Amino acid sequence: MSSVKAVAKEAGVSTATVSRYFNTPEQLKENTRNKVTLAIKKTGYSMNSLARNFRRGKSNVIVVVIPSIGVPHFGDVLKGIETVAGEKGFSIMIIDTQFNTMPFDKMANTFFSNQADGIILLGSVSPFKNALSRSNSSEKHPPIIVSCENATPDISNFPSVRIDNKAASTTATEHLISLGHQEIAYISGSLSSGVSGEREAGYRLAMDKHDLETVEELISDGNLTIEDGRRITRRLLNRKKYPTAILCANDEMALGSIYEIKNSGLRVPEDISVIGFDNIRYAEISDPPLTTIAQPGEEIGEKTMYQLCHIIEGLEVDYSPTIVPHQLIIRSSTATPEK
Amino acid sequence: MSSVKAVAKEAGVSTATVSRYFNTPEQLKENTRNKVTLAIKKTGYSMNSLARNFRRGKSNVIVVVIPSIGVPHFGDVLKGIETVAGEKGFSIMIIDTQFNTMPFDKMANTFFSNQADGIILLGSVSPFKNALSRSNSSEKHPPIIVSCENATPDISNFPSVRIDNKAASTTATEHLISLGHQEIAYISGSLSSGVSGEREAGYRLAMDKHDLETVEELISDGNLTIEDGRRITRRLLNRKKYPTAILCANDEMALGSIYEIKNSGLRVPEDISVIGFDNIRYAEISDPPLTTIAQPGEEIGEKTMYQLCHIIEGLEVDYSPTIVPHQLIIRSSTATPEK
DNA sequence: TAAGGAAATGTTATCGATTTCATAATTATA
DNA sequence: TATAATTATGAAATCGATAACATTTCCTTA
Repeated sequence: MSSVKAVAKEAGVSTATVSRYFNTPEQLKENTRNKVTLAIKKTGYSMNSLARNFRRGKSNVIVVVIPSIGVPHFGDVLKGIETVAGEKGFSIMIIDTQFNTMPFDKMANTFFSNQADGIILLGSVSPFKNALSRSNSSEKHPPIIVSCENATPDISNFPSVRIDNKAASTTATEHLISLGHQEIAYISGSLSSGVSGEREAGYRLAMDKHDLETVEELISDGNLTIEDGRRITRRLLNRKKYPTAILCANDEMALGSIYEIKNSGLRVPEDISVIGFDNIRYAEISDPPLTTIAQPGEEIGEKTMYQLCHIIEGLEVDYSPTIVPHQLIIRSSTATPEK
Repeated sequence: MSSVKAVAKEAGVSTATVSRYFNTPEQLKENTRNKVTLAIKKTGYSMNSLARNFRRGKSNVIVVVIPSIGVPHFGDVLKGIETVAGEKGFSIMIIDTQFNTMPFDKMANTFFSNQADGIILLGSVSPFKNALSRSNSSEKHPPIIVSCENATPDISNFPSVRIDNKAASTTATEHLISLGHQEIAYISGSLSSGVSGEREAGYRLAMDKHDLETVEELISDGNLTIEDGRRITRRLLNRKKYPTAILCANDEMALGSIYEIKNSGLRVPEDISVIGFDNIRYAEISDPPLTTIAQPGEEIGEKTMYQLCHIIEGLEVDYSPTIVPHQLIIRSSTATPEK
């Protein structure tokens, strides 16, 4: 309730002085500072940040758009973002698109109304394409950075932090090939179009490179959930001849896959090898422990946020994507197939 | 850049009319509405919500304080909160205390500066006790609601939504007892003091009720992570006589526990039964599938948000805790111990 | 069709902190 | 000590949308 005005009156100074007390205390005489301190205590003043933000034209809020908070990998990235945001004095506002089922206009509004000083897009960018198409007129949106997602033509002008998805997928596939697998299925994550495309390309590249036939029926579109990993795996197992290895676009689908394989009486990895993506914390303790491609989630989050801060501060920025290293983690869900 | 003023000028109306266009369009004549629509398009206007929020004295933001976004159960609750928040036009700002390692004053600031129209506290309340102690003076904070946490004396004046943790824990323990277990270990989640205490009480109650001795060394403090479940389980297995069942305060610790038990050459459930809490989505596909107490996470989130909205709207509210039903889900990680 | 009432629109003060510009107080310099 | 150069403080404008209040326009009905 009490405002700078009340404090100023109580302290016998002007509102400008009270404002300086908070923003540039060093330019106040000690005596004045003390008076204000006392008045603040007396009046029980606490700043109205709505007013401050309005006047300053800055919200100190970073909006993070995420397909689902539930996905562990995004949780890691978020943690990295939060760490840096905290350092820099930003708060994080999360928009969970629930795998892109959220109405676009709601989101669009967030972009164009000064609500955020910056926007981080994780995973899928498709929601953005729509939202940003509004920006034809002179509407301005805050700086945007896209992470965990490969650039598509529409968004290639945003900076981005990610692994080399194509190379990572090739690595994973070649790991399987080197073990002797020839029929390798791929379950994609259709949501993140860019990533999914790259990973599929990496898979195909590896197959081609080793003169293996790519069977189109072995390539399926998943939605990154355990449930979908299970569903698609059941379908794969129903084929007269099932693949000897399954490459999944993320660990959750891989875990679902393993469950169904074991459930059908087959063994992992003896009958079918499974490999995932992300190295979530459940991968290590799964049975068998899951071979996967690790992404440095927290590092991605930190780098993303640092870069965004750079842009916000108006500093020179490199718009070419920042590629962080991935790593193949070999555990026990992959092996040479038993004939 | 362009403001209502610019739009008003372009449309040949007053700023008040432009404001009405957005807030009570039905009271404008169609003709006027059209003029404004056109002017908005022409000027590329988009509303400055910082100004609107300031003027209205409302931020339309709900702050959710959460021990860690990574915990799946909280993810479920969050989803419920988001659903309702979306309906009601609120945005969600998340403060991840990283298991209460976040500095208090930073948080406190959020509470007293009009940044949030309401606050939801999930799990541990300890951060709040400190933050709110500042409220001695006339500082006002927005409505607060506490969920997934049992009331402790300090916060008993906040409404809350949760399961009956004590009863749930008793149910879980009695399930084990009914299977013939006598040496039952309990791994608590010390973070959420209230919950943890209640669950421990429920465990002790069941033991007492069935004339079983409660061995203090079988009760340990965990921190709700997989890692801690593993660490404590390894310790339990090193005893000359290990327990035949382990009750964990959440599923993640339970999954870690199962991993270590199998890793040590023992079998689940033949040698040791394991039971968790929360029914996270990994519980169903674990090997063996995890017996657990299910909490209706999304429902908790929804009810929490609805109640908070009630309070914000100034409606009459029942301050006694809202108890939602829990459910024992029996899978295959529990069985009669083999002698 | 004039009067009364409702509906539509305009004028202007306002929210609270910051900031510019002006002025007073202090210190340094000659 | 007078004057210039700093430094500290105050007065008042400002950010952009909203809301209270005033006024005008449009209907309705006697």
